Order: sequence, then structure tokens, then C-alpha cells
Amino acid sequence: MCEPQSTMRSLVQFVNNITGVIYLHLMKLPKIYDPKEYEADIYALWEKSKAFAPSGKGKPYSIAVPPPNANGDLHLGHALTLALEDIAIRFHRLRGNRTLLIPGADHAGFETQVVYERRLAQEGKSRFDLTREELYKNIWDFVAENRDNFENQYRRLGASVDWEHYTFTLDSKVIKRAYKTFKKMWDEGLIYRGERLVNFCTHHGTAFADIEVEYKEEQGHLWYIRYPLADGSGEVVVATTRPETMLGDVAVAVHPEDTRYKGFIGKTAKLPLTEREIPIIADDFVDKDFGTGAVKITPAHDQNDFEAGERHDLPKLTVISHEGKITHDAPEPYPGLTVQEARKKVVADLEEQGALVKTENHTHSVGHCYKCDTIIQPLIREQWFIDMEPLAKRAIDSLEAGEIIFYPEAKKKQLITYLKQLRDWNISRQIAWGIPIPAFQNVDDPEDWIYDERVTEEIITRDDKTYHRDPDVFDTWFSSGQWPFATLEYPDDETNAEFYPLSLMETGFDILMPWVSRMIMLGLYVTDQVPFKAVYLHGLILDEHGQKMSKSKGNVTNPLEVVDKYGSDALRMGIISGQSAGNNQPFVLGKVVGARNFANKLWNVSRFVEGIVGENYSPGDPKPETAADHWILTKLQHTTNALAKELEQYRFSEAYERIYHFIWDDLADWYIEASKATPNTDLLAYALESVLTLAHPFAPFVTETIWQALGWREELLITYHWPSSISADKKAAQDFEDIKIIVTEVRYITNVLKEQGRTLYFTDAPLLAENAQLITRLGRLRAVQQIESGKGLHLTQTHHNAWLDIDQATARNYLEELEVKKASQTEVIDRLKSRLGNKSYIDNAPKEIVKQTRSQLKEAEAVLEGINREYNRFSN
RNA sequence: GGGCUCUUAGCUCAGUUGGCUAGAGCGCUUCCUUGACGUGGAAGAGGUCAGAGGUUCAAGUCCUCUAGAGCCCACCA
Repeated sequence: MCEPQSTMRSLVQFVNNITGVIYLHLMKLPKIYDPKEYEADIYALWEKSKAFAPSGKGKPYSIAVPPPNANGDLHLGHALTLALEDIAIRFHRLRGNRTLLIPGADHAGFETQVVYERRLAQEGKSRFDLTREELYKNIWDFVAENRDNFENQYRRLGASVDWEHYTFTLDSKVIKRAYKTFKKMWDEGLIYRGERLVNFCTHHGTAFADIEVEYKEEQGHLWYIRYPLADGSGEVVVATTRPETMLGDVAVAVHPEDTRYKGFIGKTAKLPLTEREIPIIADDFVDKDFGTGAVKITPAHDQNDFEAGERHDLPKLTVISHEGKITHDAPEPYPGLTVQEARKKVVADLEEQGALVKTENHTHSVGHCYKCDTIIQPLIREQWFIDMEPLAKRAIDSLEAGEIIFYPEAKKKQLITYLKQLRDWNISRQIAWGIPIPAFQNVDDPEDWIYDERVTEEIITRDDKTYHRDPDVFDTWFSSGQWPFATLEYPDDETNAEFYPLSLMETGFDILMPWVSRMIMLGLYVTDQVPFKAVYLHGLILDEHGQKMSKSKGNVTNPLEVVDKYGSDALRMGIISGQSAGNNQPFVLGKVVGARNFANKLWNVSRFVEGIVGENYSPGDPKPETAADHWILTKLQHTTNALAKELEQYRFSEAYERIYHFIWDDLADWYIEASKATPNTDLLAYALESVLTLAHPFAPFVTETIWQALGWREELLITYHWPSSISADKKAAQDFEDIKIIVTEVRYITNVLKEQGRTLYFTDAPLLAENAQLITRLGRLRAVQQIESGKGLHLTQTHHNAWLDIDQATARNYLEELEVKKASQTEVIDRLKSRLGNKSYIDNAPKEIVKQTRSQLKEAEAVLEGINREYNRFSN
């Protein structure tokens, strides 16, 4: 056995001398493939050879990797994304496409700032101890610490990304792109600054987009509160889940057709706990059947109420601050209390005053911050909004016109449904870690906002007026939503135009709404084209028992640990096997183990072939001679075509299974076994090169390692070409199928009767005569011989007259088997007969199908005849 | 309230436009150290495709309903 150390050295030497000599041979390597020995060197070899850069004259094929958070470690979801994308890229590269896989990393504004704040907290500091500039710089350094780590993780996963195109979402090209788009929207009136209700996290001190709020069903209460009419003529009872907001009430609304309240409309109610009087208005948004049919209106703290307030021109009285405390606009003694405290006190005070009618249990859904779980407060705040209607409409039209293919298709419908009810997008965030919004406000005229890119300055002057920079940054999705073209610097620069639109966008379905939808809208808006031709959405990766992976459950699998233990190829194949678009999938280690074994199988197939062709082999002209040769070529051709078709349609799992079974079942178990009888050197080599190529997208490391160790060609496998076919004789290939049937039956019989090592006799069968040696070997027989006549146990699955030299007494034990076979065969025949006896089947089914049924019947009858003949021989 | 998905062998899952005598991996049973591989080889067992209707010559595949599991969206005071 070869020393691992020297193996390693050889490959390193190879890396350093790409056009040089091969220093190692497979047969001198260990019997077991050890990925750790080769993976890093192989990746380095690819990088050094610039194999990832687009090359050739084929059609462009491009993918941009969804940028993972720059400060985090890759998880299994990333491993899946990279696996699927890299398979698609490597496949197209081998097919001669100009391929480009763009790597990147996301600054993940809010996410990253939260992580950094946690670190600050450990040092006993808070972000408010730092200026925005300091905070930005510190986080920049913090993220930079992890950058190498992160890039190396891509390498370990074997992603053939073009590092020349590496993009960070805070790179100047991305910022420039974001500004340009913002400016275009600004000029076209799509950007507006509005005092709107925003989803505000009082803990993190920033607003969120609607899509970022996490709603949860919660057990709460419904409080019924009595508001007496100002004229003393009665009272109106309102129901609310948030009694503290009554401090900010500016009206009570009832449904205009609600007979109970007909006389109330236009009157005034006294607001308990305050000195204020508020009008009773009519609005048909009120649900007559909910609560009392009368609803308190708090425009500053409720979306519905805000809209009602706009309709009725009501004031917006803010009683909850950005810190989540009651403001001084509320009467004493409430200011300064937290929302929770105020709720308690308000309820207690109302009860004391006799204004509380009753309290009911009530389940409703409450918005939470997805990071810290704080209840989101709807608060009024001036923010930048994008008018989404024209963008959404364009996207809907494009989707309905089928300009993007979705895998799975159902997700498209979901996306259209989402786009149809989309509201304006709040793109301002009150954090430091992000792209500053290039807008400045006139210090003397708050209404005067200008667009200006001098964001490094806090104060600027223009036209003798002084402007102050908006301290906010863009929502991360605003810039990452432009990823497909920002990474390519398209359309500003035509250099990479050929790669746009991208061929594929592969990502998790959980970001269909926040990310994919925005890429489509912004892509159409900026480039006038869809940003990608296809979307493939994978589901969540769950643990082995179908549970969501989470740190708190302790069931998280680290992909790099799996790579360490089983190899990068094994992780890749294990994670895509049995995977289908749009469905969640458990991570099953068994599949990784199976894939590891497959890599090892490939390794040993190669060792065998090298042993046959010898160490200094160079590929010759493969010519099929035996039936097995013709058969494997036919199979290879079929596999090659089918695999290409499946990969073109992104049927990854099926494609993997196909190459797996071709290599394992057809090549290793049949062809190589047959080769041991009559080896065809050049054809074995050709078959090996072909399967290494076909398997390369799925198992890049082991295939390239073998390729390099074989050293038959100067090219790298990664940039080699997809196999072209060699013509084979169909009749000869069919002969091998017949041999397989004979061998399989021989094995079955000898297994059942425990009679290995018998002789197979036959009369007048050239196929058996010509392949006697092969059948002897494969069937584990003593011999295959032609004679005039004789006694024994006859084969029933072939039309050749052949029998095993098994004595009558032993052979009788096989009767039972024959009976079972007879019964099942009869069943098959009955089914086929009744189908063919059905007139409407003959009339309606396609001719080919009917023809197929006829030949199936004919075959089945022949087999049954054989079984019957043999059965009768024994029962007589 | 609206929309979507899933239910196929003991386990985890595949199954393009309906043509199947329903597949894979793992697990299970029996046998085999044949000079590529025991991370191997050979032969097996195991499912009325959740249930009920319907369309069709033909349904795991299309339609309707029922039951169970799950996801997404929404202005549920």
C-alpha cells in the first residue's frame, strides 16, 4: 500500500506542474478512496488552471449564487444550493457552454448588525455608544475577519465559482447600482417619503418591511370599554385587544348600515381617562359582527385605523414612542410607562371608573421581530417608500406570459397571488450597517428633499442651501434584489451582457417572496428583461426525523463535518439524492454513506481498468467486438442522452440515480465482470473516461482525482467534453441481454438449490456456444457444453434449449418455484389478453402501445410454455 | 379569510406531458474471501400508491369530496 504522504506530495507536484508528468498510479493507491488526501489539491489545480472562468464558444450559461451572510458559516441549505448549482454549471461546462457561476456574500444589514451588537453586549457596550461611522467601520472589520473562512467553505464544497466575479453586497458596483436604481425611481416619481405606519421593533430601534414581520397566534383578551356620549344621551361600547392604545383614540367608528348605531353617527363620545371628546364616525370597513360593532380609532398605532383616519381626515395622535413607552401626548399618569405596564394600568383604571364592561379571552395573531421576538409596534414614522404597483404589475404580466420557468410550477401561482396584494415597500432602515440612502433634507425646509450621492458627508450645500443627510440605510433586499445584474455590472457595462439574464436562480423557497419577487420586479424595471430564465426552489433541510434544524434543539448538522468524514462528493450526492423541487427534505446520513460508497466504487472500477490497460496507456480507438462491448456502448449512449435531458430539465435526483446505476449495475456488475473473460482494452478505457465525465458534475473531486492519476490526457476533466457516442450493433447488444437472462436464471436456480458449480448443457445454440466461457464465469458454473441430448433442470426464461446437470431428486425441490412462477406468469398473460380483447383499447390506444402489448403477450406466452414444459416433465 | 403542498415498501424518499407486471437507498433474509472494491459480490422477501367517488380503452399520475400532516399570505379591532 502506498504511503498517503507521498500521494499527497505527488498531487501537489502535479498542481505545480500542470503540463507535466503524472507521478502516481491508481493501482499503487489504497483500495479505499480517501477524499481528504486529494480534495484540496484538486480544487487548487482547478483554480490554478483557471478552469472556472467562462471559456469556449458555446452558448452562455450563468448562475449567481444567492449570497450567504458574509459573517456566518455555511449550513446545509447552502451546501444544497451550491451542489445543485455546481452540478448544473459543471454539466453545461462539459457540454461546451460558456459557463459562469458567480460567488458572493451578503452584508445582511440587520442580521449582521444584530450579531455584532451581541458581541458589543458581551463587552458591556451598546451600539448607541458609537457613532454611525464607528459602528459601520467596526462591523466591516468584524465581517472581514470571517471572510477567508467563508471563501474556503465554498472551496471545500467544490463549487466551481469564478472568483474573478466575486461580489460583496457592499462593493462599490453594488452601491452604484442601488443608487442608480433609486435615482431612476426618484426621477420617475416612484419614490416617496411618507409619514406612514411602519413595523417598528422597539428593541432594535428599526423599522421592517411587511414581509419581515413574523406573526404568531397568541392567547390574548378582548376588553369591552364603555365610552359615554358627550351629550349624556347614552354610551357606546368598543372592543379592543390593545386597551392602552385608547389613549391615542381620535374617533369611534361604526358601520353606516348598523341599525344599532344609526343615531350615534355625528355625535361625540367622552374618552375615559382623558379630557378629550372624540367623534363617532361611519365607515364600512367596520365588521358589524365583531365585538360590539363599534371600533375605537387609533390612527397612530393601527394599520386599519390609519387608513380610516386618512379617509376621515382625523389627527394622528402618537402615544407610544420608538422606545416602546407611553409618550407625553398621553395624559398623566401614563407617560413613561411601557406598553405592558400601561395596559395593566389602563385596564385597572377603567375598571375602577366602571368603564370596563367585560373581558373575554381572544386568540389573535401578533407581529413579532423575527430576531428578538419583541412585539412589533405599528408606529408613525417618516420613511422612504417605493410605489410598488407599477413594478408588481409588470412582474405579474411577465410571469403570466411564462417568461420564467418555475420548478416547481406551483410556486409561480403563489408568487402572482402575493404580487397582486403587494403594498408599498418601506426601504429605510434605522441601522448603520448598510448602504446609506442618498437623500438629504433642507435644514430650513423639511419638505425639501434632494437626491445626492455625497453620503460620506453629513451636511452638504447645494444652491446656497444647507442639507442634512438622511441617517437611514437601505433595506438589504433593495440592493440584493438587484443581484442578478449588479454582479454583472449590467446594463451599465456591456462586458458581461452575454450572461444576462441568468440561466437559473436556485434558492430556498422561504425567500420566494422577499427576494425572488424583488429580483423579478427590479430586474424588469432596470433591465427591461426578466433577471433569470428559470427559478428552482428547494425546500428546507430538516433533520433525520423531519424536525426543523435549530441550535436550541441541538440537531444541526454542519456540512463541513460531513465533508471531513465522508468527502465533499459524498455530501453533494447524498444531499441531492431523493431531493425534489419545492419539498422539504430530511438530511439522511445514510444517503451520504451510500454516496461515499459510490465514490469508492468509481475509484475501484478505475483501479481495475488501469490494471487491465497498464500504467503507460494512452487512449486508442475503441472498437466493439463482443456482445458485451456492443451492449455497454448501447447502454452508455442511452445513459448519456437521458442524463443530459434530465439535467437540462433540472431533474437532479433522477439524473444522479441514473449515473449511479449505470456505473454500478451495468458497468461494474456486468460489463467489467464480462471483461474478465474477454477484455477489450480500448473499450474499457473509453467506457471509463465516459463515465468519469458523466459522473463529474455529481462527484467532481473523485472523478478529477482519478482522471489526473490515470494521466491519459493533458486536459483537465472539468473542462473536458461530454462524451460523443460510438455506434454499436443492436443485435449484438440484444445477444448480451439474452446472456444476462440465462446467467440470471442459472444463478437463481443454483442459489435456491444450493448447487453452484454445475454444468450447463445445451443443444444447437450458437449464442451459448460462442459465449460459453463468459456464461461459465458469470454463472459460476463448471462449464457450458453442447451435447446431443441429456437430462437435468431446464431453463425456462430463455428460448434456448439448455439445462443444468442437476439430478432429478434435487431438481424436484425446484417444483415449488416453478409453480409460483407459473401462477404469476399466468396472471400476467390473463391481464395482457383481456387488454387486447378489449375493442376500445385496440381502437383508442396509440398503435405503438398496442404493438408493445402484443409483443409482451408473445414473450410471456413463450416463457409460460417453457415453465409448463419443465413442470410437466417433473410431475409425470 | 385567501392561496399552496404533502400522504407511495420497516425507515427516508423518487416517480416529465396518464400506458407499470409501481422504483431507489438504507434496513431485513440466505449464500459467497472469484486476483477493482466486504465502503464488496450473488439471490430474495416486502406496497390493494391515505380513503371514497368520477373522467378514460387505460389513473400513483387528471377532476371532486373526505381524513390527516405542514407551509405561505392577509388591514382577525
